[in-house]
Amino acid sequence: MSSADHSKAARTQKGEQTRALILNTALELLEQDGYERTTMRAIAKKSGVSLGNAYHYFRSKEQLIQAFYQRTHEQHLAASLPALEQELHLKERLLAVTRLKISTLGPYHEFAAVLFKTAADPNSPLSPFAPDSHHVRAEAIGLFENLVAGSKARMPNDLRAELPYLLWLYHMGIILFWIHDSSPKQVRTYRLIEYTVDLLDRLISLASNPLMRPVRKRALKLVTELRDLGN
Amino acid sequence: MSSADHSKAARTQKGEQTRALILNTALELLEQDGYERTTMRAIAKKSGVSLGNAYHYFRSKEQLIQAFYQRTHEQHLAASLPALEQELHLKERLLAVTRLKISTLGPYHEFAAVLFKTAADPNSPLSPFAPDSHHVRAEAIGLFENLVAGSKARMPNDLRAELPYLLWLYHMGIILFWIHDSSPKQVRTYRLIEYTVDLLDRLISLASNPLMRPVRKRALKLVTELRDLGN
DNA sequence: GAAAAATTCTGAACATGTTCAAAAAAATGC
DNA sequence: GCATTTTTTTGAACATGTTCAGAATTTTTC
Repeated sequence: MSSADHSKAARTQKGEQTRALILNTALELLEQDGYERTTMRAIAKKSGVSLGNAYHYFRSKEQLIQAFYQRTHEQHLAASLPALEQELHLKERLLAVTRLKISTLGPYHEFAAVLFKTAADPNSPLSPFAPDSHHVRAEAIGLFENLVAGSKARMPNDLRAELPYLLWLYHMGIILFWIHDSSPKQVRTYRLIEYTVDLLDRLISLASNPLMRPVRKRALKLVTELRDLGN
Repeated sequence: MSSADHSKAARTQKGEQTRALILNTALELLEQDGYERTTMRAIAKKSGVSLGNAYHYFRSKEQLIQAFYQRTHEQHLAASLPALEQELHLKERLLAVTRLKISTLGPYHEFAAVLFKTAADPNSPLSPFAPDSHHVRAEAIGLFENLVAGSKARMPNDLRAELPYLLWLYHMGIILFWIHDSSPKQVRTYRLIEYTVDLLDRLISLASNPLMRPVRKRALKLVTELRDLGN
């Protein structure tokens, strides 16, 4: 569990109750009105607590965003499980999981931009490299570990070891695209997913070729460098 | 030139003067104190104008950031020219230009985070895909066109056409790494640059191989898709 | 060069994220 | 069961980004 309380925990039963109340109200308003138009005062008022009390449980407005992120992750995880138990081909597994990610985020298209905005800030606990968010991130990567492990794809061990992280990065890229995608129903994103999943599948085959070993080794070393940025 | 005034232009000579004064003061303070600690009131005060007047010339505090971005780009461009006239090998050219980008940004390490933060927001004119910033971006990509055109590297035409944009994307990635890099003097970033430039050079050779044509075509189509996101 | 129009400039006002000292309530120790 | 300590809760205060109505100034028009 470590420390890293992303928000001041409640130390009492009553406190826990209040905390949950504030969080739920916040997510509701956030979903309904978007980030900018949801004010801390409105959250407090609708929750029936004082402004200061909201700040007692959440260090800042951004904390609420992190809570949102966590929640959608859980939804995505739940939605992915069936597919991960059925599909066996890596390609199909990746296709399903990635699509599900986007459809899970679907209702929050406008609001998700803020999430990414804060994630790009190294000081934000939401940053993909921040130690603070290690827990959430590890969980997210775990999904892709599951995805890889349960497939019958054959590939060199070095690649297999890094693939989950790589796929997580890939899925972050897709989200980034999706945020900028203003096509109706975000069809472009779905097209992109089909396209890139296919490409990735080919690249994995290609990279598994013994002839590619040197390039692959180099590229993988790069990936580990990337992953260790937080230290 | 188009429209896209990133800030309300001055319509008078006096106005132009005031505008420049505010901008220079802002950049000075920004560089000295960072984004958060530089307040609009401080900028106005040090410029000797009223708060409202600052807002007459700059729609928001973020506009100042955009101005900063523009300025560092120009510095980087100037710093790159000598290298681009000397070096002939693509690899060396890329190495020089990328290193220079990081050293140009050097003094603003802390503050650059904000730049990236806003850039990740699709509504920000700083977004790599926003139509608003088309001008600045085109200019930045132009540098890489120059870089590719002046090299004696041989490669297929389809790749050559997209390479400048690809390299621009690459350099954005390096900046992102650099922002998160807290090693002393950002040595890790410089190490990464050496490493990735070498890797890129190999990849370009690899991708130029006729056998690679199908994968290359697929990958390049993806790149153009990416590039057209703003429409 | 005076009247009219446009621009520049000001300072007060507003909204909102955040902090803080202290009151109210709850938990703990004895 | 009272005293003490801890936690929760409050509301006022603060800082800062932003807006706006109007005053001061400059430019344009004739």
